[in-house]
Amino acid sequence: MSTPIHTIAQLYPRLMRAMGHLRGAVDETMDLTYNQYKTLLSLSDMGPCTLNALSRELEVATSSASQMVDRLVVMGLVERSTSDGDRRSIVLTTSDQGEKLLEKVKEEILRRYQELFHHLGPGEQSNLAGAIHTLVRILEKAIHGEERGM
Amino acid sequence: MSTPIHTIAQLYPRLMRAMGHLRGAVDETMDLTYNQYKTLLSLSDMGPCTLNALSRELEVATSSASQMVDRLVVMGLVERSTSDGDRRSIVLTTSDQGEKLLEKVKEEILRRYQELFHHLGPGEQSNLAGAIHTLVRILEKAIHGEERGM
DNA sequence: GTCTAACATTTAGGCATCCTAAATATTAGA
DNA sequence: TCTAATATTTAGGATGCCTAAATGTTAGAC
Repeated sequence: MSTPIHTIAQLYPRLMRAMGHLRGAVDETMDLTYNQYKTLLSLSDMGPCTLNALSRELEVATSSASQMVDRLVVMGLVERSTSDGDRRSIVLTTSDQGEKLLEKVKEEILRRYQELFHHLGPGEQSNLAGAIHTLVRILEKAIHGEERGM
Repeated sequence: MSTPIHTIAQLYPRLMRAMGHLRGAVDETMDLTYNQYKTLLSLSDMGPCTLNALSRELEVATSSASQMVDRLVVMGLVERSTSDGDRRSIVLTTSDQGEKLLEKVKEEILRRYQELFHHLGPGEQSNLAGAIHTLVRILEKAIHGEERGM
C-alpha cells in the first residue's frame, strides 16, 4: 500500500497546485497569459517554423495552435508569412517586439522566483533545482518509453 | 548565470509538460475532467462543507466553484443541501455514486501510473517519488512563506 | 426591534483555451 | 490531368476561469 507509485499518485495533486503557484508568479506579472508565453518561447527557440511544427511542439491540435497564433499576431508579437517553397504552409516568426517582450518576461520571472525563494537557504535552493532536474529526467524517460509504444 | 533559480526557471516549462502527461494519464481514461476529479477528491477528503470552504480549498473564485459544483450535481456525483444553521450556506456532499466513481478513478490512475512507470527500475521509481516529495516540501514551504507576507 | 452592513451563493457576461469536423487552398502522385 | 494527401482556417461547442451584479440571510448598531 505504499509503493513509490502510490506516493506519486498521492502527491500529484499537491505538486500540481504548488507548481501552479510558480506559474502564477509568471502570468500575474505580465501582459501575457502563461500559454501565450509558452507559445512565444517555443517560437523563439524553434526559429521560423510552420504552424504544424508549432502545434506538434505545443502538443495541441493545429486548430488550437492557429487560434493561439491569431492572438499573438493581433498583439504584434508574432508574424505570419506565406512560405515560398510550399504555398500551403505559412511561416511563423516572432517579431522584434515579441523578442523584446520575451526578454522582459524572462527577467521578470527570475525576479519573481528570487523573491519567492529567497527565504530558502542556498542548500534548499540547490535541493529544489536538483529535485526538478531528477523529476524532468525520469518523467521524460518514462513518457518517451510510452510513446515508442512499449 | 547558472544559479539554482536559473535552473528552475529553465526547467519549469519542461516539468509542466511532463506533469501534464501524468495528468493526461488521468483524464483520458475516465468520465471526468481532471478539474472535476480534483473537486470531487477535495470534497470527499473534506467531508460535508460549504461552497466557500471548497472554493478556498480549490483556490478559485466562489462563482467558479459554484459552476464546477453545478456540473457535478448534474452528473449526480455531488449533492447540494441547505444548511440548518445558516440558511445562506449550502452544504456540499459527495453522493454514493460520486464516492464510487472516485474509487474507480483512483484505481485507474494507479493502473495507468504502473503502466507508465513499469520500465523504470525500482530504484528509479524510488528516486521519482523522492524527488516529488522533496519538491512538494520545498515549494510548499516557499509558498507559505510568501503568503504570510514576507 | 428595526435597519443597514456583511456574508453566502448564484447569475450574467465575457475571455482563453481546447477539441472535432468541415471548408479552403495547394501540392504531389497515379 | 485529376484525385488524394497535406496545411491551414473557420465553425461550433465545451470547460473553466474571472468580475460585477442580483438575491437572500444574518448580525450588529442604534
